[in-house]
Amino acid sequence: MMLVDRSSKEAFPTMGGSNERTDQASTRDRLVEAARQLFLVKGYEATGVAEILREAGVNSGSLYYFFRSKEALLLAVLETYKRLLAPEVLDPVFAAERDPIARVFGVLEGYRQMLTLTQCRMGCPIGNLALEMSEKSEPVRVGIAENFDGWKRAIEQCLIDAGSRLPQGVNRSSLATFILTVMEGGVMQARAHRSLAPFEESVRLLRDYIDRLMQAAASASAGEGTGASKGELGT
Amino acid sequence: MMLVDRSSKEAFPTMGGSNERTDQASTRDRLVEAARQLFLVKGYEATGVAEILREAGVNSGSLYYFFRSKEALLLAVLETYKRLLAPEVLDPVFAAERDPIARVFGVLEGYRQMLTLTQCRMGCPIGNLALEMSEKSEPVRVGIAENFDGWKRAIEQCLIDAGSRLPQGVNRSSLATFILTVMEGGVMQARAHRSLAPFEESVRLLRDYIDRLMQAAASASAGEGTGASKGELGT
DNA sequence: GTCTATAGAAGGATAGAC
DNA sequence: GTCTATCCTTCTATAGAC
Repeated sequence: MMLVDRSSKEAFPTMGGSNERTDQASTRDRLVEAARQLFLVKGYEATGVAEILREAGVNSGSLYYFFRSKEALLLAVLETYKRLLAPEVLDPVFAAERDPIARVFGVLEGYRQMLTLTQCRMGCPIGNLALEMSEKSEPVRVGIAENFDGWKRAIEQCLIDAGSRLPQGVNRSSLATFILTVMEGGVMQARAHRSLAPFEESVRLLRDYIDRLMQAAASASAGEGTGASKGELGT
Repeated sequence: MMLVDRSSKEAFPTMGGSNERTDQASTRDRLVEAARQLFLVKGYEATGVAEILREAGVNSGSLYYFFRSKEALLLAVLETYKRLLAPEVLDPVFAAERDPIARVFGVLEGYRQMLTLTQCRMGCPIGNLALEMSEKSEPVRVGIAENFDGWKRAIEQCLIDAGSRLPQGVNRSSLATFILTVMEGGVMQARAHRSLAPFEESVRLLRDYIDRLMQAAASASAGEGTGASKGELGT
């Protein structure tokens, strides 16, 4: 969940080189990383270009050499988030959990960790941007939607992998959307209340719902349908 | 859901007065209303004081006569939202629906209407501010949390009114939090995708969950407990 | 690719007359 | 309570040397 960009291959140009610094990422990467951090902590509008420059140790001219505008820098940040979803958010959880349902809740646990580590000050970086920026720039809105899509697809795959443990009539795509909904709504309230409770309660009820779905699927496959799982749901 | 401030009693100072205008609210009210609209559409940081002034037809000096700062104006906006929750959001729904569960979904339907009317550009005004402002000012964060609390309490009362239709073990407060979670998360995704679908899917699955809870309660009261509703949930 | 310097607009807030 | 004028800072972005 740290979302540190480990994929910066330019990060170690030292072997045999004349550069003495061992952790010097490229100028462009430092700009994107500084912007990512600041947009996460303060939001887009409240972050000044000067601040990004200072944090990255870069001069104005260089920023506008790589990026047309502050907004273009935000688009690069959104690309970074898409790229980091698997290595930073999913893979660690999936490596520790093989059960597809446990994986879903493992991902949610990761967000709980971020809330814990930041005293409920930081949640989902995409959620922040979604509400702040969706109406201000169509390319940005699309970048945000793509991030949501990537997250949702990963969860949806878990639900598909759960196979017959979930009722046939439950649309996996809709349930994945629902899980993202619960995550984002829970994070929002946790931040507003500066308390983990709303997030934890929300996840607990989500778990109860999914437990009930799985019970219904088990009952149905045992030939004793309860009548509760008839018909297509969430389509 | 229009959240127009009908409670401005100063709005009609015409009878026998010398003022020719019929819809002239007080200067302070016009400032709060203009700020409310602009913060909703553009967010707090992206809204300039000059813009608020122009929209309200007020001069800079007057704003700072009534409010210490832009942030103080935001606090007044948050107070307005608290005051408008009942007359603008709850009462119209509650007048049309007597069933407490139907009332809950009637409130959610109101948010769907707002998304529809704005082509998914506007959702919950408090949700926007929650993610943008929770870390920037403690008084603002508290004002946001109070707005969430008011909303949650109203929903919780509906759930309490539902009585034994919901299982005993389901904590009404947690379920109310969960409903707010689904509303906010659904609105967020609807705006990011500019599509009603994520909101509608989320509400549909919420309804399925509550249906299953009510079925479990009915089964339990019929003396044929399924084992699914044992124990305290959401505490 | 990086540097300094700065343009030009917009930001929030204040002073002081009326 | 309201007006105009304006202070000072910060903003994004550019110019042009190196």
